[in-house]
Amino acid sequence: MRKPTRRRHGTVTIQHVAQQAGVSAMTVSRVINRESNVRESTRASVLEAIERLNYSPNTAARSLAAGEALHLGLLYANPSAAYLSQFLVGALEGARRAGCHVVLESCGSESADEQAEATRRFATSGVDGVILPPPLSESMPVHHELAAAGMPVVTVAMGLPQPGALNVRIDDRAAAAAMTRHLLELGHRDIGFIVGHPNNTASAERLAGFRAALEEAGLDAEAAPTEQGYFTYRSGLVAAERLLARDPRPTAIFASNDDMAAAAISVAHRQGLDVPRDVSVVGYDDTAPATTVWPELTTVRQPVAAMAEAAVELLLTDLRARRAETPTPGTEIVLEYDLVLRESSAPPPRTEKKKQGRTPGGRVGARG
Amino acid sequence: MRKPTRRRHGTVTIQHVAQQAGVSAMTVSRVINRESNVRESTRASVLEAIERLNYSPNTAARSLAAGEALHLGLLYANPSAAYLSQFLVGALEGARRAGCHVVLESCGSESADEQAEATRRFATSGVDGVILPPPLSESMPVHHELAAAGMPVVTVAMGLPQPGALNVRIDDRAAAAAMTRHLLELGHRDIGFIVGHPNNTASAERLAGFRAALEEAGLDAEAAPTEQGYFTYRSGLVAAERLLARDPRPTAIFASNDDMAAAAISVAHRQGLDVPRDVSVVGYDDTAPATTVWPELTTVRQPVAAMAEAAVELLLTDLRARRAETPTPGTEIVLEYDLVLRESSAPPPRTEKKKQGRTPGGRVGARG
DNA sequence: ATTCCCGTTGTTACCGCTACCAATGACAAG
DNA sequence: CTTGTCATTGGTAGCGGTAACAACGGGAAT
Repeated sequence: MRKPTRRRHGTVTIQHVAQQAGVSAMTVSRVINRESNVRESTRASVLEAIERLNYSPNTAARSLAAGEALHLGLLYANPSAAYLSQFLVGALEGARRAGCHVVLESCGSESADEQAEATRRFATSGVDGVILPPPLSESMPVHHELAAAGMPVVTVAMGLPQPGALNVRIDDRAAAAAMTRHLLELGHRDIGFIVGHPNNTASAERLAGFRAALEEAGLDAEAAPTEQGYFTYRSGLVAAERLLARDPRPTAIFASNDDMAAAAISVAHRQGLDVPRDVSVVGYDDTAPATTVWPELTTVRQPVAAMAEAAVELLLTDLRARRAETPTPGTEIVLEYDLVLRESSAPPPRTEKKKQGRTPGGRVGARG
Repeated sequence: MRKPTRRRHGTVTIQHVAQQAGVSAMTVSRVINRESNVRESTRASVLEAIERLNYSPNTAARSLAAGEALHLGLLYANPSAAYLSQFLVGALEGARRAGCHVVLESCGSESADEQAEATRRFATSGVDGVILPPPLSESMPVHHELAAAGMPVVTVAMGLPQPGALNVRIDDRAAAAAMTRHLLELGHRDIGFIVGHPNNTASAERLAGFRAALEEAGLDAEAAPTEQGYFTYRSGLVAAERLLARDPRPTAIFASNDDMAAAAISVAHRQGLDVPRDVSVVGYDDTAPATTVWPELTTVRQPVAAMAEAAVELLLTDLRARRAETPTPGTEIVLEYDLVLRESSAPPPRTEKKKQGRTPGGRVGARG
């Protein structure tokens, strides 16, 4: 007579895999966790058994047995809900795959004290590591507080990460340069630039990419009209008004994010200018505003969800390495970006310069 | 010599609580899970021990032992990122507390076939129940598909849920009526209304509340100017243009969500009208657009995060009841709303009617 | 040949909690 | 007094993994 068991039928366990592969459960566990001391032939047969049985480990059992990291903190203070929700989609997918939990904490204000306070509260709430999306990735109070708590951290979208840190980003400089080249190819020679928040190193990278592309084309990058923005819609209004009041008026505006680009379109419309006939406007990020405004924005697509997923994996790898006391050096992951060509960019109004054909819309791959 | 143990120091387990309370671990487990067959005095002493030791159950162990539901599906097709991210914040918090996972799936298009396809894919991906935020809560293809798969479902923000279903909502009719009363108290008598998406039962509820408040004030609700909208910014532009072209021009516009209200403000500005001096504009939801536009919107705040959290709890309760074969009747949770008075509403421009003072900004509690 | 070492694999004992069933005692019915 | 029922409580055996250590076999060193 068989012993009674509570095992739910239909679930494949590590035991089944072990039997199928003709090894012990322990060996299967080693393969799953990518431990090095497994013979290559053994690993192969285990992987084949896993494949054949369509096995996936039970995350509850795994974390119970290993006493593993379960809670990843996500500290956010992002004014852009569109960015946050995309980010969450990726973070959740990564967490689900790894069988861990995401804990959200809002770090509302911009005041250093409140940021430190929120961070401390977070650090003591039992999370095992923290992911910092922009703009908090650049906040010194937050970093200090987390460092004091000895908390592992992964930053996302930091323009110039310090060496030895964990960071996920795209090549902002190259992306901004590529977008600038797009405008140059359309025939624009007088391009206004709205800079992002000055605390943000990615802002500087984007500006640098913009200038590099201008110089590459033989233009005077220093003379190009630039206005300071702060990534908000409101700041974009002010900056765009200043740019469009210049004489000569720029024929294109490159805003450092979509919110400010949307604001620039609004200002242009208010001044009776048609976009893109009279002035082209391009953005950065490819978040919701890019497609809710009219005309839809030509913009740089950041793979936000993929970046969040990569951040989760990176953090888990680091946590595992720490637990095994195998400290790894800082790692940086650089993902690829896309140039998304939509309706808001076109050749400049006809001047003495030669006219160029309109680039058709669509997505164009680019190196990242 | 003590047996070796892998127990991590510092963690309080159910054993400690049992010892502290002078009962067995099993009894503690019963108390935690709110089982009925525990003597009141025993329950009290266990609760006290839990309190004293600051015990919280290990979710991994719990779900491993119970073979419990682990993955809650969240199927979304929400055009508003602001709504989605708020919703996710609440859903995650609820899931974290319960020790389960949230799996996201986007149901991109509006085509019935694609919705059915996405739902089927979702239903077979191993989730144990599904949460449907608007607008999918009203999608018949999605409901059919989930019902066919025998999948437990909780809908959120359905205006008129069918009896026997699980639903979380606010009282849309009462909220819309309260907002309308606010405008009436400011002195408005000619209020234009932008209706939400016609597929959405909450839209009808809001319109009904609007009309009820008008009649309550002795006005002709049928004669009030209304325009159809679809919850999108674009549709708000069209509807607001029509409303503001009427003669006489309404002195206030009540849009069924914030996006359309923001569009109404934009249209007013383009026509040289000041908001709120020349025309008041109020919205619904209190999502991001409400505070990014200028002037900031007077609006109805839905407790989106709390609703998501409630949905998670409701779904888990239902799953537990199903597993125990104690089917519960459908439950509906109705949460409270707030009226948020900001800058976009003021008394109408002076007419033959008596002038009224400006209501100060701030949040005003309201019954839900 | 013996010893030692090391890479690879298996065995055992748990992780913290709950399903299942047995045990206990109180009380009503026979 | 015995028996049955019910409410309450405890003991045991897992859930599906992994840490720790033991076992094994083969080559290098002695």
